[in-house]
Amino acid sequence: MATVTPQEYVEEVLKLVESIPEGRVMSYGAIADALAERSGRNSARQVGTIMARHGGGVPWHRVVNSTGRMPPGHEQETRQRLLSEGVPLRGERVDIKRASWQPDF
DNA sequence: GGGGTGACCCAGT
DNA sequence: TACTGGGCCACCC
Repeated sequence: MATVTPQEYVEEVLKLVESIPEGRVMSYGAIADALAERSGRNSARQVGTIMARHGGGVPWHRVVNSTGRMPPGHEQETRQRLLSEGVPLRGERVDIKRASWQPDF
C-alpha cells in the first residue's frame, strides 16, 4: 500500500487538479477516488478541506461537487472563470455530465 | 481523549 | 429539484 504522508497527499491532490484540462472539471469525490490507489486514502471531504486550505496555487475553479455546485463564497468568481473556459453550465451550476473529466493512467 | 466543523457523497423521500 | 439522514475523515479547540 502506498501510505503517503499528509503533505504528500496534498501534493498529489494539487498536482492532479493542475492536470485538469481547460474546459473540463472534476468533482471532489472523483479526485479522492482517482488518488485512492496511490495514496491509500479516499475521502471527498478531505479533498474539499485541502482545496479550501491549499488550493490557492491551482485552478481550483475546475473542481466542483458532484451536483455541479460551486464552493460557497466563490460562486460568482468560479462561474466567470468556467464560462470563459468554455465549461458547459446549466444555470448556476456546472453541467457535470458533459464537463466531467478524469485522468487516464 | 472528546466533541464540533466542513469548498463532500449517496440513497431515500 | 429540494431536503434529510448516515457515513466519511482530518483539523481545531
